[in-house]
Amino acid sequence: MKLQQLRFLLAVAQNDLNITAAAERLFTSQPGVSKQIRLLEEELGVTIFERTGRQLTGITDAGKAIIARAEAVLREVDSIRDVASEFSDPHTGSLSIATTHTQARYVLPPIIKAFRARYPSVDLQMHQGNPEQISEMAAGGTVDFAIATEATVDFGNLIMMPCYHWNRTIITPCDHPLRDVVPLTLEAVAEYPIVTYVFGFTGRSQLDQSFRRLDLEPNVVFTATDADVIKTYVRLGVGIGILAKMAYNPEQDKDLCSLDATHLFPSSTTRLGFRPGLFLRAYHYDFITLFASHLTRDLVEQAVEAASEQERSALFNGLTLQEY
Amino acid sequence: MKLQQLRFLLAVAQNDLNITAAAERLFTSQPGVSKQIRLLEEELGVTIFERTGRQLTGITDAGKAIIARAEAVLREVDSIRDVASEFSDPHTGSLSIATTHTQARYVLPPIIKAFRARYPSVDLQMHQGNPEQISEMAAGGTVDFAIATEATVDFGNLIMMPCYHWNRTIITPCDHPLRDVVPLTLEAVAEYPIVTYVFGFTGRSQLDQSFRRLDLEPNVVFTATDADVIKTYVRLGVGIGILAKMAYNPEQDKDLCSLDATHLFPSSTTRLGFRPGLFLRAYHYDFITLFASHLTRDLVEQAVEAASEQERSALFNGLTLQEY
DNA sequence: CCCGGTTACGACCTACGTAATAATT
DNA sequence: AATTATTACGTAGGTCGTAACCGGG
Repeated sequence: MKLQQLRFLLAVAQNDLNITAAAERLFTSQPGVSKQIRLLEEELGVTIFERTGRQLTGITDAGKAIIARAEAVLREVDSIRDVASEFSDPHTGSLSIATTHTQARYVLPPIIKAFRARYPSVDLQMHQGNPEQISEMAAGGTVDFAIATEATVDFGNLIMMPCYHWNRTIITPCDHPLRDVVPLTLEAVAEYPIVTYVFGFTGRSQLDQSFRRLDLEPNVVFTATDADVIKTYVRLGVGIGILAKMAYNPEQDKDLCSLDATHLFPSSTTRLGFRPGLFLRAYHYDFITLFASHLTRDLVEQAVEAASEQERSALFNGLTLQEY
Repeated sequence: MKLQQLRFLLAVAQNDLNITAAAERLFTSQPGVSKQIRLLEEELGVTIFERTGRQLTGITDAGKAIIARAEAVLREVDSIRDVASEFSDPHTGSLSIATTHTQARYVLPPIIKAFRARYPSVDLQMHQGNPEQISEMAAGGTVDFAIATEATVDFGNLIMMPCYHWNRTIITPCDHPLRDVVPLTLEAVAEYPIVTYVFGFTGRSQLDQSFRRLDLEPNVVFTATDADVIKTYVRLGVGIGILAKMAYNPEQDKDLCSLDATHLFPSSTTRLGFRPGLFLRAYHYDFITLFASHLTRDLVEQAVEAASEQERSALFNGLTLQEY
C-alpha cells in the first residue's frame, strides 16, 4: 500500500468515479491511476469500485470504509508536514476559516487585519457558508477553523470553544412608534412585522424561543441570512429588524434607529471549532487569541487534551467572555 | 514522504535510536534505514534526531510530534488492511486482549473456548498485566481490547463499556469464628487479619472505601494480584481472604468456606475498552457479545458513534448487567 | 463512433543491498 | 578495537507516460 494509491483512490471517489478527471486533477496520466487502483484492490483482496464493464459505477461497502480511513491517513500525513513546517518555518503556512456572513462582515475584519500584519506570509483563506456547511468543512479537513453561533455544537466531534457573547438590537425607521415604548417589551415587538435571520443562522432559534416562552406569535415577514439584507428591507418599511448588535453601525446606519434588546433575549455565544487531531501551529493559536483574548494558547491546549466534552466545558466555566 | 519512511522512523525511535537494531527488526539493511531517515528529514526540512557526530543521541521536539503522528498514520493504514480482510476473509484475522489475572483465570476461559470454536482461524493473543498497562496497550494499539475493573475509566480516551457487575466473597478456614457472626458485618470482618488484592487491582479501591466509610481500619496483612495467591495464604492461616466471588470455586476450594459479602461492599463493574478508531471486525463484535450478552453489535456501534462520554454512558443506563 | 478504462511497453527513477569509509566509545 | 552511522555504487523492481486496444452508450 502506497500513499499515492490512497491519494488516487480519493481523487477518483471525489470526481464522480471518473478516473480521467481524477488523473487530470492529480496532474498524472489516466492509465497510471487506473493501474494503481487495481493494484491496491489486488493487494487488499477487495473490490473497492463496482464496475459494469469497464465503467466505474459505484463504491462497494468495503470501498466506503476504506475511503473513509484513507482520508484519515492523508489528513494525518498532511499534519506531519504541518508539524515540520512549524519548526522549519513558523511564519509561513496557511490558515483557512469557514464562517457565516455575520462574522465575516462585522466581527472578523479587524482580526484578519491584525493577523495579516503579524503573519504576512501565511496564506489566509476564508469560506462563507451556513452553519452546517461550516461544521462539515471543519470536520472534513477542508478548513482549519469553523466560526459560528449555531449548530456547531454537537456536530462532527469538533472541539468547540466559546469566543464571545452577543445579543440583539432592534432597528426601525426613526419615526417608528415602537421607539415610544419604554421599557421595550417582547409583546410590543410582536405587534409589528419583523425582518430577521433565517432559521439556523445567527441565533435565530434562541430568538424564536423567547417569543414562544411568552406564547407570542411573532409576525416574521422576511428572513435573510445576513444583516445587510435585513437592513435594506427595514429601510423599505417592510418591518422592524432584529439583528445582532455588532451588525448595527451607528454611523453608516444613521438613517435607522436602534433599540437595545439585550433584556428581551438571552445572550448567544459565538464559538470557534476545529477537528480533533488538527495540528495547531503557532499562528493558529495566535489567531484564536486575537479573536477571543481569553483563549490563550495554554487554555486551548488544555481543551485539546481534555478527554471528554464535560472536562472541556469545565475549562470554560468561570471565564468572562466579551459581550457585544 | 513514504509509508516505509514512517515505519523506519518508528523502528528507530522504538529501538533506542539504534539504526542497526531497527534495520534488523525490519529485515532490511542498515544503510537503507539511515538513508530513508535522512531523506525524510530533508523532505520535511526538519531534523528529527539529534546527532552528536554520527550517533543518534536524542529526538527533537519536532521529531516527537512527527513520531506521534506517524504512529497514527500507520495505525490507520493497518486498519485499512483490517477493513479489507473483513470483507475478503471475515473469519481470519487476529484478536488480542489485555486483561488482569482475575479475568484471564476465572471469567474468560469459557468465553475463549466458545470463541475459538466459532472462529478457529482467528489468531488469538492474550496479554496479562496490571490495569494501567492494560489500558496503555489498548490505547497504543498493542492490543485490541482491554478488560479490567479499575483504572481503565478515564484512561487514554478508550471507549469503555460495562460488561458485568460482581461482588466479593470472604473465604476462611472452615473452623473460623467469623462463620458464627450472623449477619456478617464489616466491623466483624475488620477484627481479623485480611488477605486481599493489591491496590489498583480487582476493585481494591472500592473495598478500602467501604471500610473507611465506617471509620474502620482493616488489618490487611498480605496483598496479591491474584486470587490463587490469596487462597494459598488463607489456607496457611495468615488471615481471612476477601476476593471476587467468581474466583471462589466450591468444588476445588472445598477446604475453604465462603461467606457472601455482597451486602458489605458496593458492586464493582468490569469493563471492556478499545481505542477509538479501531476497526471492529465481525468477530470483534461477536467476542464482545459472547463476553457480555447485552453488548450487541448494534449497541457497540452506537457507543462508537457517540460523540461524548455522556452520550455513551446514557446508552448503558437501564441495562441490566449480569451479576456475579 | 465517441468516451472512458485497460493493456502493453519502454524510460526513468529510486529503494535496497553490498562494500567501503568515517566517526564514536 | 569494536560498534555504528554515512557514503558509494550497482542492480532490481516499480512507477509513470505514451501508445495501442477494447467495451458501452
